[in-house]
Amino acid sequence: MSRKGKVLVAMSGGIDSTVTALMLHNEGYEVIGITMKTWDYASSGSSSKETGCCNIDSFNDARQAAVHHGFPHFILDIREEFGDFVIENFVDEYIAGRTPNPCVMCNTHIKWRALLKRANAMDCEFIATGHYAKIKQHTNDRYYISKGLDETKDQSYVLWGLDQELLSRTMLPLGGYHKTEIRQMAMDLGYPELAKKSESYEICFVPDNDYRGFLRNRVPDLEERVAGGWFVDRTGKKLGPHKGYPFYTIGQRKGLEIAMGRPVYVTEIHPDTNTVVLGDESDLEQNDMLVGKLNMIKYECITEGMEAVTRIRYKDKGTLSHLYNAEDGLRVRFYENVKSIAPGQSAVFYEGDDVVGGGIIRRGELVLG
RNA sequence: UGCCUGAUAGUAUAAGGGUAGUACAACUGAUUUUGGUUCAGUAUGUCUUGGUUCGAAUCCAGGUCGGGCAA
Repeated sequence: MSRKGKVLVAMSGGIDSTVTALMLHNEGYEVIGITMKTWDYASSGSSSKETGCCNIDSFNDARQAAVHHGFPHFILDIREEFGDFVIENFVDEYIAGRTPNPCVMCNTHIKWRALLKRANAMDCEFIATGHYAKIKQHTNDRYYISKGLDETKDQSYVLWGLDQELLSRTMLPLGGYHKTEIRQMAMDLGYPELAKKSESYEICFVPDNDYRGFLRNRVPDLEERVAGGWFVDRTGKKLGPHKGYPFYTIGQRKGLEIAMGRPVYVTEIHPDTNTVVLGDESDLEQNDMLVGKLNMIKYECITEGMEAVTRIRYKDKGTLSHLYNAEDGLRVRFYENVKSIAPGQSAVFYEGDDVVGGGIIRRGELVLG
């Protein structure tokens, strides 16, 4: 029936994944749409917003598009795996005093795995998503992620964790387009309402954007456990009471509810003593960090001292750095200081537009000289 | 107890007779598939009572509360 092959397309119901599915369908692929239910939204507070990569609220839109264009569409319930892994990891990380990125964890450990399993079960050669990134194949035969053409929408950062098996089976058709073109395609395809939807944001399982409240609900005794902690300065002097170390993140300025007469930022989080260190903006600057839980993409391993542009957060423009092998991971030395290195966030290394690999930041430090 | 001194937004500080400003905090919005950052915008105050004055945060008197010195 299909000349080009069978593709399982992850459809959230948003503009990007819908256009992805229709684009592949029109190109002659045999498309099967699939919407993943990751979280029970009814139990997590009301939200009519478009909330991220995985909002079941929009699933009707996905189904409608599939029906209109004559390809099948399924729902895949991954709430159990998602909850067991992504949400538990999210909570554990905050309790450990780190700052997790659940979207990355979901992509690398849950979403793609679930997709591939279904793809295999349904004889699909490929899986596809609406991410703004490209997948290429190197002359060394390895598959790798590269930045999307639309630099302002590039999502390569959140895909660093995909392994070779997943990459070899994945298609990202939007990687060669600008968002404005996708909007136009949505209009042309007869989905003007999709083109008007606002961009997704927020953690998908925290629709009201209150991760602190989410933590409180998930860990009922958390507030008592972390009550009575202090904001301190670099020398250990008490500055004022805080609400508990898990409710803060490195680099945070707003929400501290402490007036110092000048802006102050969270520079360190100490779960053992339940203290949160506050300092000036300059105290956030570091030029060295350790990264663990690596996944190398473009090359099997790094060459000692290789140069790469390292991003330490989503939408970070990246900073030139050298990479060195280190125990259980690698060390990144930046050419210039970067601000707010937050343990738990992803570090992604780029060579030009290509993702060399990535990992989870273990800790940052300032190395003088 | 006597003398001196202070009281301005949530916090810290300006305005020394002409209708209250700044910083930080807070709130709202923009940006964003994480947290955060950044940017834009908004609101809030003269301890209390009386007096002088066209006009009082500002001058005068009493009160309340805080600080210092004396004892």
